[in-house]
Amino acid sequence: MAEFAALGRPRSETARVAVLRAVDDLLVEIGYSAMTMKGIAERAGVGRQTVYRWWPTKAHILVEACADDARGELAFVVRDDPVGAITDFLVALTEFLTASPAGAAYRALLGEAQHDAEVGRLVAAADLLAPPARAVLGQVRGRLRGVPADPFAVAELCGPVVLIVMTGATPPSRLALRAHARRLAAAWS
Amino acid sequence: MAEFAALGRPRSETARVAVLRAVDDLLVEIGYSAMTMKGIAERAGVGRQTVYRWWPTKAHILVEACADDARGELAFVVRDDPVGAITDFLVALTEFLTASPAGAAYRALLGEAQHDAEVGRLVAAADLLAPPARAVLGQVRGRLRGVPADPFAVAELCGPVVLIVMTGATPPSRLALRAHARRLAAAWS
Amino acid sequence: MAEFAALGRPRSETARVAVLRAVDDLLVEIGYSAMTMKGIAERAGVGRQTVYRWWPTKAHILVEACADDARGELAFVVRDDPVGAITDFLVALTEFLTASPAGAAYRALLGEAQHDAEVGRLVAAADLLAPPARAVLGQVRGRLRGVPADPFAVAELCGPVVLIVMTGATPPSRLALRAHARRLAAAWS
Amino acid sequence: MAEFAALGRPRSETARVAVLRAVDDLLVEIGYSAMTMKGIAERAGVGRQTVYRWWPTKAHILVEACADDARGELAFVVRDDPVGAITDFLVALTEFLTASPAGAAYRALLGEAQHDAEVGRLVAAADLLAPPARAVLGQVRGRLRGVPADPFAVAELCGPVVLIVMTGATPPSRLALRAHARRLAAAWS
DNA sequence: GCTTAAGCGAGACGGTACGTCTGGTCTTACT
DNA sequence: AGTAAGACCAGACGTACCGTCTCGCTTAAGC
Repeated sequence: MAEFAALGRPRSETARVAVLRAVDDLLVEIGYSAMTMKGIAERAGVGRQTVYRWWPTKAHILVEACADDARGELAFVVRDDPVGAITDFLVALTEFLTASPAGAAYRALLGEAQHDAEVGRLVAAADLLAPPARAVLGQVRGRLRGVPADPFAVAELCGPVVLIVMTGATPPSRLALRAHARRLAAAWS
Repeated sequence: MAEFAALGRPRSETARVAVLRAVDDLLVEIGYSAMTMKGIAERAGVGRQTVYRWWPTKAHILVEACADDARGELAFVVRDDPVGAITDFLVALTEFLTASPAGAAYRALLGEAQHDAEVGRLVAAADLLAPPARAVLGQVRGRLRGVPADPFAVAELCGPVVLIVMTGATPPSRLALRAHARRLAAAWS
Repeated sequence: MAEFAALGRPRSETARVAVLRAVDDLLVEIGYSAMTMKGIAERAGVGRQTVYRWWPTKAHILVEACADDARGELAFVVRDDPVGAITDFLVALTEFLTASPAGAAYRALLGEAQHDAEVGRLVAAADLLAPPARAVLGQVRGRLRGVPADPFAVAELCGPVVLIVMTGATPPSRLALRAHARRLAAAWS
Repeated sequence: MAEFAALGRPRSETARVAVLRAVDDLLVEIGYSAMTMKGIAERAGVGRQTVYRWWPTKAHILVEACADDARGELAFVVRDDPVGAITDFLVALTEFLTASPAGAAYRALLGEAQHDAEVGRLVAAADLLAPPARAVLGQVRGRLRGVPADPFAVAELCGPVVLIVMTGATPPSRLALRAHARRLAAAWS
């Protein structure tokens, strides 16, 4: 089966990786709003046009840069105890949002989504939070019969922690998260 | 009782109101990120320096412009039934976040807070969500003995709705919110 | 015999002197173009409006500030020898233009006159160079019968030195000026 | 023979010419002091940065814009008669300073040089007046043995006319200039 | 081995917002 | 009515980034 002929010089993998790497670094070093397309290109040692050719905005680069990391960091381990499983996930989520570069990227993107509907769609499509959350919910659903249907299931699980982190409060301790997990289990039993 | 002598020309109330009004309008018309200090000044018919004299960033103006509105729109009516009270609040919150100009401002500010720590502090200080939420929680606490302490009480109440709205999902119906309220009541009983 | 009654508060001599003084200082310290009405007012410890009330531009202040000084520094001593008299005047003129604050003011004003016709008229009206020059020419006219009529007399006397100084060449020595004076005397004999 | 590789997009000749042209026009239309870098860029249909990239101040643009014109307008024709040659040059100089756009530029630059030493050096380096003057002096030196050495030769030739023009007096007639030329010839014979 | 075609780094282009500065004007209370 | 203070509207300053463009060069595939 014939592929489309690849005319001209093929895309440089070196450049692609350098840009993603530069975005990761810059996000940590100077923050989302101080990050510019110009700065990214320079940091990556790449022409400006090369960045614009493959990504229309810094949000798009950021999504590509952090999607894999995000999913990895929220992966969960099987746990027999529902409250324990929920607690583990919430701790991982808190850690992710407050301490991980990928989490910082996610917060920045969710923030930008409030300013720019296009970024909103992008973040919604990337769907970084829901899959890991649904994995936990699926595991728990055997023991807890009242787990709600999808929009609310994920929201009830993640929403409180996300709100706490985004409003800048001190991140909750494992103890507090365990108590929260117990209340969720009660609500869903 | 002696007042401090007012040296020089006093601040123009006209200019102050014109700027707040312009920010309100522009947020609705062109959105947060397209809004510029230059544009605000021009729309308000005010010198650029006058804007900078009183507010360092557009986020500061927005906080001043929407704080009062926000509090008003989330004010709640006393309700005997806990689930009903929670439902009413959640409906008002959803309405606020998705349909009101002040809510749009709040979302923009919460978004900007993820990019700029200074704005984060500002939004935290303005504390727009917590007081109305605490009012509901206070009323409900008589019937429900398990309402948690403060960081989580507000977060469990508002977090799921805020997350749903911020991720761009279709806003929940009153029915879905009532079911969510019932689960909250169960968790807190 | 009755004067017109001076209604209201009389003009503050303190303020007037402070402004003139400030202009003198600032010209030396930061130069003409860096000098602003705002800066003058602040340096003089005077309200901005007070400056604008009495002088429309910094050029007007400068003329008032340096006119007396200028005339003083170019005053000449009677001298029997025509070449000596001319030489003395040219040395004084060179000194004035290159080393004196009043001379710096004169150069700045003559410069500004090339940009702004209103300042041109002002400088022409102040007529700082011509009277001292005419004094020398008057004294010399007894011995030299060919001294030309007015526009050219002053111009031939002062023009070469002024041009040399304004084009930034190294100021001429007394010897060179004496030779120049001898040529002038030859031309006018 | 290898040239240096031209990295990046080459400078736009169109933009360069448009700016020089805009400066020429604006000087005539609104004068030196009303001319702004912003206005020049807009008039030239050029980005502001493009102007700043190649010229630090409007004085630098003006020098580049008028240097060639200036030299052309002061070019002289060979003349056997020394007084006639000097007269011709003085008439051309007067014409240049009072009626030509390039002359207006020269006056503005000489004026600005009194405010800003950097512009002073620039104007001195451009050296617009001296070469044509020296051409005349060279021609005349055969007949007149007393023509002085360089700083004064040019100054005695041009200074009186320049001073008359810069102080805003009515420009001298050809008759007056011829008389002045005769006195110069006498001084230098 | 030559042609064709697209990607590459570099950097200038026309725009425009930034935050600061000054220009002039005005509005206070005080003298 | 003049004064110092200082806010007002207006707009230029020089810088930074936007997204586009034009260079010469590189790197492939197809002839």
